[in-house]
Amino acid sequence: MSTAGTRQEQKERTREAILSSALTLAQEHGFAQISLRQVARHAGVVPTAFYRHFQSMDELGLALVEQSFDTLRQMIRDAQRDPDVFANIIDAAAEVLVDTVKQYKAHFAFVARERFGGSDAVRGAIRHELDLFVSELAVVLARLPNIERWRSEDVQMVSRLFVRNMVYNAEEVVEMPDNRPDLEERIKEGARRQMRLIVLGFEKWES
Amino acid sequence: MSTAGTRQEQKERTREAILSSALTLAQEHGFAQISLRQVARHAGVVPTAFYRHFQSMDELGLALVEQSFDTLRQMIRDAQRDPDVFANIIDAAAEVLVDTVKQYKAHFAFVARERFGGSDAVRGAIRHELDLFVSELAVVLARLPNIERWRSEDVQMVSRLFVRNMVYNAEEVVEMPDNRPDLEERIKEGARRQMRLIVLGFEKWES
DNA sequence: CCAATCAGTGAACACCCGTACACTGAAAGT
DNA sequence: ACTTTCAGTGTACGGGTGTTCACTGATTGG
Repeated sequence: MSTAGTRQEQKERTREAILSSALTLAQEHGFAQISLRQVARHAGVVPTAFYRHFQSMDELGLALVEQSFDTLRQMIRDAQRDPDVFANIIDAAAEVLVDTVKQYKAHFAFVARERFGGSDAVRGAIRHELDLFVSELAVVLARLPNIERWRSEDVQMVSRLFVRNMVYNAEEVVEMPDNRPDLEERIKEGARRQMRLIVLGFEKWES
Repeated sequence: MSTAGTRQEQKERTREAILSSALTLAQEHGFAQISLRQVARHAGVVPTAFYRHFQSMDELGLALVEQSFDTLRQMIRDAQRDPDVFANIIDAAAEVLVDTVKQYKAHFAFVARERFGGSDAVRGAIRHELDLFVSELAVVLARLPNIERWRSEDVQMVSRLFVRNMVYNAEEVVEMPDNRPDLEERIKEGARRQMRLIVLGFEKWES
């Protein structure tokens, strides 16, 4: 039997060193351009030890996709608990988005970059997770006043529109230099205005 | 003196072989992952000959950015000449977008990928060109009925919203498998609906 | 016709890559 | 106490990389 043997603990620690090393290095030049040896070196481990944890860089990439979308889902869960969200969905959403992306920059940068630049496997996984996310958001949107009676395809469409803009805004935050609260506020303000414009269209939408 | 000496002609032909080889190879795995030697090999030229045309892969990348945005600008110019555009801006825009992207897939794929995945130089160049493009579109939008009186920041904001969606729709066309007119129609329909929703918001927009 | 130019050649270099293999030594199981 | 397990080691390999250098030979211009 085993409770928390030092054995597995150490292995887990190394695994996480590899994951976070990969994430750090990927921030500089993109995950697709970093090598197994670079990751191992940064994690303080010999290249061959890498294989005790991942069969290939692709497998590492998939693990990072999973990790990244976990923080994305956490963001949504937190946002829904926030009482401000009911008072003013748009302002709260802009706030939460910018703050969370700033906090977990590496994860969002990873998704933004590898969404198009990564290997087939990584790209496919990200695409799939984003599609899931669109559907989840559609469920939330379907409960909003003006949208209740829409055809489900239209709800999906508007959900895609929101997710696209979320992705795009996240990209801007990721590219933003540190310590520039003015830029941060501009991005928030832009996000708010875009969402407001889209919501204005809701009332008059038909077919 | 020289008019069109066979000398320069041949050089130009090689240069274009290198450019188109790079574009072709980049479509498979992304420009950032292909090597100078691969490009030279595909162009039927020895690696060292590459340097007669470009100082580095980065310089090649910048040339491809230029080439790609030339076709993008051509798309806009053609669209403005099309009489249908005045009859129904939205349907025409969706049509032109999907058709042009399909025709120049390699260029749009290049921009979509390297917009985030490329080297600093390439990424910066694409970002700059896209910003220019947003401003150009804003000038066109500012002449539309409901928008005439808007503050210029709001016009820019809505222009960004359109360009973002254009980029995102282009990405979908690029990822679309060939010979799937059903998918193509779905993307067009989605683009039309999103644009219509946004335009609906125009009338009620204030501040 | 002859000298200069210069796009493209081919060999050589030092380097980094992924992976195979036999290994070590401490923790885990009995 | 002993054996087994297995995370991490160290060496070695074949192969792809960017860049250097001296070169060749057809086109060019006088």
